[in-house]
Amino acid sequence: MIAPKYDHKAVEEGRYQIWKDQGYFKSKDTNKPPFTIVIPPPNVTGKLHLGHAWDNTIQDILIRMKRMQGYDALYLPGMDHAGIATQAKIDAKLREEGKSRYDLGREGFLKEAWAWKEEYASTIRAQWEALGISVDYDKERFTLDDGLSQAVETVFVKLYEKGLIYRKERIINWDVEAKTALSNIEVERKDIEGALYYLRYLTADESDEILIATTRPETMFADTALIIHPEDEARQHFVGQKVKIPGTDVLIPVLADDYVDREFGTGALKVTPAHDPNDFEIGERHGLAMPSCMNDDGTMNAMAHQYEGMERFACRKAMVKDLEAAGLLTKIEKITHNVGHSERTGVVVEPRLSLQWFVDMKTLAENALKNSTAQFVPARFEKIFTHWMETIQDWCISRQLWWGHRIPAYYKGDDVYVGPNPPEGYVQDTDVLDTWFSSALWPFSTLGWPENTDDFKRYYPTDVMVTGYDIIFFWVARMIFQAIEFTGETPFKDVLIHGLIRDASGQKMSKSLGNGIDPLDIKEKYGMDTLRYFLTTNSAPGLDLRFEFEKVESSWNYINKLWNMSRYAMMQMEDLEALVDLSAPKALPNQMILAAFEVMLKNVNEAYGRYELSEAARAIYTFSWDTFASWYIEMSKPLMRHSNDEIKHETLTTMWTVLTKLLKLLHPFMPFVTEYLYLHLPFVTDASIMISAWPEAAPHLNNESALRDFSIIQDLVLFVRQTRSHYNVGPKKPIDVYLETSHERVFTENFKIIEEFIHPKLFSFNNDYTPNPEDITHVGAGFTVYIPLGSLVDITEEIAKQEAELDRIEGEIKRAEGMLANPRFMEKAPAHKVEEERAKKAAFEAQKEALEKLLNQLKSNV
RNA sequence: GGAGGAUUAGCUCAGUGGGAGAGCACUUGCUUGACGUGCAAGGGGUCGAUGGUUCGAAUCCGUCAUUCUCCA
Repeated sequence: MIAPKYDHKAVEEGRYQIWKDQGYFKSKDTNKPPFTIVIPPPNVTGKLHLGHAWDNTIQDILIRMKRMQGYDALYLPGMDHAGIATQAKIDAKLREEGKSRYDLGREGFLKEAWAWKEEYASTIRAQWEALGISVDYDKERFTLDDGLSQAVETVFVKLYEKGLIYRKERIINWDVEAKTALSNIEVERKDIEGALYYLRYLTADESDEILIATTRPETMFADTALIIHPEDEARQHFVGQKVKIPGTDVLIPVLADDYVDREFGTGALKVTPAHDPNDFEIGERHGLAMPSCMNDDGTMNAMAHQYEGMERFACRKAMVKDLEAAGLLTKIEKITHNVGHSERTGVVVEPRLSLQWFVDMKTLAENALKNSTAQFVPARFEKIFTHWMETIQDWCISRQLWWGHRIPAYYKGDDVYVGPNPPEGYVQDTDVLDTWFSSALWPFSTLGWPENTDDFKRYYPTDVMVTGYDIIFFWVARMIFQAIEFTGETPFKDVLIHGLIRDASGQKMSKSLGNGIDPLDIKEKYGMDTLRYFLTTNSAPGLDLRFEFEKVESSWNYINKLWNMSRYAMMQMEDLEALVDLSAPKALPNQMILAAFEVMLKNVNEAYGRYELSEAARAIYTFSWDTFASWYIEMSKPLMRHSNDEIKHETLTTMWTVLTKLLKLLHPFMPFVTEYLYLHLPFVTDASIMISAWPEAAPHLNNESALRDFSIIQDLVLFVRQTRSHYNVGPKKPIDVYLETSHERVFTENFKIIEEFIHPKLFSFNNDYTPNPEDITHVGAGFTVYIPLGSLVDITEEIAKQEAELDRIEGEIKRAEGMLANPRFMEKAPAHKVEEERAKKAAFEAQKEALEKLLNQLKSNV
């Protein structure tokens, strides 16, 4: 017999290894239809957090369900090299050792990086094991694997050949700490306190001036012009003149350009083409020079004269002070403005003119919008995808890093060669590609593309991509356009979007706040089944999830409840020799629970089909705790005690059948405990629940009359319990119960069961009982029950109670009548709704009649 | 400036056209031989406001309020 209390450690210990050794995680059976999910590859930067646990558990639930439903399920694992993040971590580690990557050289650094990768990969694999996810390790991939690198190179070369990848000098987002370019979406815009500095640009003879407002005064050393609006009549005379960059003798021309916003600042603008994207365009229009006054690490260069070598913000502070002293700075106006920060290092991004590689997004985005068949779940997230695609700009893909896919471009003088076999004397580009460039190929590169492998043919396109809404642009959108371009297909049928995990107070979990929770700590304390169940049953699709220990505990309590109902069943079945046929169960409780299971199964399958995991779980929860444990098991006790062997065997077989099916439905949520319980039940022949068959619908077990009879018994039992509680009559103190009913059979056949629930001294029905006005009375559907409690009863209180009940019933009748009298309802509502209303009306009218009779008696005796 | 989400019981949240739900918390009773991490009974909500559509709205549409997020 299993232990009296659920012990997650004993249950989970070693189980994963057994599954793995048995090969249950492997996709292999080509006789079955394939079902594929590729894991969103975690970065080899660090450990998995609760967000990963959530994401992966959803995937594993879908995979385990499909596997049980007879699919050849492939859950493909893998990891991402995460160029900038990983390189930053290794840089930090080297710094601690008093070294830098330049000491090691590129080769030496990459050796370090691979060692780092191996270490973190094994940590992540151990975490996958802890999570219990059923990934096929034979198919594990890493973005820097040979095959995936081959895919990256192929894509780069083909896009280049089509003219969709180009190399140009443009203003890009520069991370001065990582010293690399970033793409637009790796820049986080934040409102911060800044200032508008008003600078005086004096004419050459210092007789006149133009006032300019700027937020980045330090860039003025790279100014190449001022512009005023062509319709700015007051200042039109400046056009053609030259002005001095404040504090220097450098002269720059004044030009007219309608880019200037006459309402903003001073209505005139300084143009710094190498430091601002708009200025760059103005510079191009007017053929201006494009010098830069900064180094790649954010310090000032020689153009900044006496400020050379100063860090950019230190320079700003110093020059503002100097200019103020010189009378060239007239005003400092505090403002809040939107400033880009590096998503990775957090530093303020410096717009900088730089020679980089770009993907021309126009046609790729158009094709993606036109041809994508991905169904977003919830559907509203599709708008985020389409809007981004519609407003997309070219993608800067080169990164000044060492850890990543080196760009397959080779140079010799001004000649460029792009491809796998550079001619003699060409030198390869030193940059690597944006990590997302390789992640974008993940659903097909992992399956062997560009080779037309068996796996690619069989498992691609994948079935569902499960990921958070925060990476729809970064990843989902890019996978879609690359897949459509290179495989001609949308890479997944559905995109299931979930939210973010927040802490108990609703804040996002993050390292900087220190409010993160390690999934392994929860596993240690509550078990992974508890964590999985908590994560996947506490939010609606697409919404965030708040982490609260109360919810985790309630998940644990549920598992303990399952444990104990299984334990009870096992105890009952100890002497059972064989299961019996259940095609036509005889006892009402057995008919009822089997029928109720069918109803629940249908709801669960539908909810799973819509990816509504919480809804599926809720249906199972209510069925298992309320219907199965609280009612069925309790009814089975007297049933077992008072029945012959045939009914006993039928009952135990029913209990076994419902319980094993229940465990199967719960297996995807809580794989370990369901496996443990399943394998401890008698008559189980499967080697594991994870390879057992998903419960099939059994229409012959549907039984509406059994469900109705059960609800009559329930109604009586609930009334007796309420009466005992209300009048403080102990639960087992014998009381007399008199019943008038048109359903005598229900009470006769289930007498022993009912007796056990209501503990009567006398239980008499349809025996010409003359009700006493002091009886506690309840008019149910198809019966009236009287409980004489003598002096305990206050007749005035009873009258009030019954009148309230009569009011309610009359309200119900009015409602039903209203609906039935409405021609449009009768016309438009589905036939079964109309029938339902008719039946309700009839039942309520019978109740009304009985209640009125009762009230007359009560009142005549006051 | 644009887009979207949220607003339901004390707290955290489900519920999308046909009788207001769960978990936790709260009150009362219970050594029922699976479970006190449990059993039984109970209190608690004008479903943010307002207008509309509909026979019927927490649910669909408009406006507003509060709040969060993304984009510019």
